Amino acid sequence: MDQTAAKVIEALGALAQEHRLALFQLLVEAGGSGMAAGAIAAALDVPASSLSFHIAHMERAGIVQRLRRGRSLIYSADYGAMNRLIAYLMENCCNGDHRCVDASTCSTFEERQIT
Amino acid sequence: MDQTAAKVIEALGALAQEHRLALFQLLVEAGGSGMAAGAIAAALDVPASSLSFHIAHMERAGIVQRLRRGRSLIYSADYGAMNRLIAYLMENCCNGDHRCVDASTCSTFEERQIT
DNA sequence: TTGATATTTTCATAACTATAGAATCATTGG
DNA sequence: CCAATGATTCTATAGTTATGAAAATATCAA
Repeated sequence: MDQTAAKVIEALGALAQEHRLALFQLLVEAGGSGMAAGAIAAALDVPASSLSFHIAHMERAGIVQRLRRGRSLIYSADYGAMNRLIAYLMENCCNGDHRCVDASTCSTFEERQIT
Repeated sequence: MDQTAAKVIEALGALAQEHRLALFQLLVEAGGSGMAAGAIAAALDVPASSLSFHIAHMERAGIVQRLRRGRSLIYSADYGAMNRLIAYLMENCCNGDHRCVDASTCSTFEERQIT
């Protein structure tokens, strides 16, 4: 297995869990300013130690970033990592075949970007 | 958790493993005619029972399909499932933010489709 | 039918992942 | 310095996933 595939597997695994997928979505909504660990735990209704376990998993996989502000650790989504993950899936798991990702998926998305 | 998220988690989990990611890529390369279980096991150098375990996982997740031809079971990639997975990631994990999936990811892909 | 072939299912085991309370560490305000 | 706050790490336990040999199932050809 090449190293790129290994990273992709880590990222997929990091998203393939109920709390972690919800957490990533939450961070995307929160945007660039991110969210403190405690606020995340409250929003997801998960004990602090469990949240810490899951978010460490995601950090290892490189899909979230953290920085400290005072006593709080602020987490935010790593958009670049998600970009690379989606690009990989498109190129390696779809083979450029329109049956996989059809035009509407991309064009709808591009329209939304322009707007 | 809504039912869509549950399906997405299943699909992500089905791809988040060395043999299974390689297997999906193999099926995409193989195209619409698919591949027999034995040929897949040989290509991936995995014992038949292990292959069967992994591919059953993928079938449960709805990312591969199978049909019987004589003694062989022919598996093929479900492009629609991959399309829906990618669309979900774009919409729910990127929030239409260009920092996530930038134009080049989509436009490169669309050029390749037209070619 | 019988034997060969293709594949799955069963089984035991090892490895990994999730959960959450308790202990610990880091930072700040008084 | 000390207490309070925000968060992680430790620990134990339960649950899930991966592995591969052996047994069972399905199909075909002679």
